[in-house]
Amino acid sequence: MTQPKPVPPRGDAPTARLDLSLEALAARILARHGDTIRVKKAHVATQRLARIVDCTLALANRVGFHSMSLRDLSKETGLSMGALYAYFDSKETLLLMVLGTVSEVVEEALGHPPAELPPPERLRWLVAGHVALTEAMLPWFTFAYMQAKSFPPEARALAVASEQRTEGLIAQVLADGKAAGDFEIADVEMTAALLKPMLQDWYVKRSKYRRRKVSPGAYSQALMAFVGAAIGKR
Amino acid sequence: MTQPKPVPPRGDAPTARLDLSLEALAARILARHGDTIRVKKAHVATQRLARIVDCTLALANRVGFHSMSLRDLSKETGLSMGALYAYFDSKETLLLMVLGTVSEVVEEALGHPPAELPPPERLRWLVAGHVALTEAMLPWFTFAYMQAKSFPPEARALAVASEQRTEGLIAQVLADGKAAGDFEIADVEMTAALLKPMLQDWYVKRSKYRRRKVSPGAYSQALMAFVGAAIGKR
DNA sequence: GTCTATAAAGCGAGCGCTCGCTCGTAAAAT
DNA sequence: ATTTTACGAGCGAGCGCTCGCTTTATAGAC
Repeated sequence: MTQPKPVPPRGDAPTARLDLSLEALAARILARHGDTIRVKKAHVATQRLARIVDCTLALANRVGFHSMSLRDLSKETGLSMGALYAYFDSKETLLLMVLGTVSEVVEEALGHPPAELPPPERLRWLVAGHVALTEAMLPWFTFAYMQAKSFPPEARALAVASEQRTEGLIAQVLADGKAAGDFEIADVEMTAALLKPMLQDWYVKRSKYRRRKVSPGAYSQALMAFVGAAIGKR
Repeated sequence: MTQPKPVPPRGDAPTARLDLSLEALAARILARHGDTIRVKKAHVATQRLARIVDCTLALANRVGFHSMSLRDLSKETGLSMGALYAYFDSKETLLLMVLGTVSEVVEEALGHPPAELPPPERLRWLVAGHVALTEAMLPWFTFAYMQAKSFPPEARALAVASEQRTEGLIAQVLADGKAAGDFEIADVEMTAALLKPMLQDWYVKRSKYRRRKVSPGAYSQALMAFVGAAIGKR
């Protein structure tokens, strides 16, 4: 019943295979942190977790996670202080619930690019997938990016690892394309390093692109055109 | 005496004309916030401000500005709580001292690209200048970038404005180059938007590039090569 | 259906602590 | 002698977190 209802696969898009609804993501959290969550009935826990995380993202993205007090969160969720602490044993655990979900989903969505595609197509798959994923889980990614900088070692490590993973995936495709003669790249690592911040810009400066009325599709298309020209895609 | 000692201009580099030493930057702060600083003797004020800002950047870049307590700062600077409050009237003012200095220096260093240079050279001037400036004032820029996200309206506005300014400068050069037939650019605004995060990556992810032993010069060169290929510089 | 025993979930005042900030006083400089 | 600077204990407020208690949901007996 708390199982994420399967979404019919649409094409090959990395996000189409996954259920990224708030409830499904809350169910993931319950699965990963079930041992520290004191609430026993799964459907209750999932429902409350969804609300807790939703409010956490909203509040933290407005004033910062550190500045968000648990009393604020209590007011926003409608749950008492005591009730909140039935779902996590410390504020840091709440932080890890969000960060863990993000890196888990990143791995599932982008971790295995379709090997049958030629490198140029695979690069497009990766770029479009990254934009689509961060668009679908926008508050999660802005949270992870903004908060992970100055926070406890464990949380920080999680964020850094996830980021390196994506850059590694990009580098792999670039290397394959270079070997196959599809790309002209002097330094694969450096090129991947330059690509990453442009991908991140989509969610880090989301408000800017909203103001300029740039759609997700338009962004990934512009980005691909820019990168394609830079690495001499034929 | 507190006047920044002039540095002999080296070539045309935007940073060469400016004194970016800690003392000179502290003198700027004194000039801008002289009315709220209760210490009267300029040389004392400048000296202490330099120490205060230096420690603030070190502490805040480690644990975040919000998490840095003024007791921490007191211990680190060797000044008492009371003494600290002779140099700023609130923690937010301390924040604005740093952010204000950054945007002031950005404007002076990059605000007037040499019009006599042809657009491709002017773009190189901007890119190299941005990298050199952020390298020279690394802790200031990481501070501004990381802290300005989730902070009081005034501070936030300052950071956003400064960022838009730089992007605008880039867009201007790109537009000039497109008009002159130097560049092939479909959407100037979008291209400038894509360039900015790559420039910022240099200081936002500085530790990554340090680990990979990438020098400032190597970065701006790689970036220019990438961008040059992308916008069809001839 | 109604009653009732037990478990599950929620409540919120209060604990110990740290925060930004103040102010009466001491030390240093002139 | 007077001004300038530095000191640091102390203030009220707000923090993360706890715990004794109440309310709500559930299940078996009749």
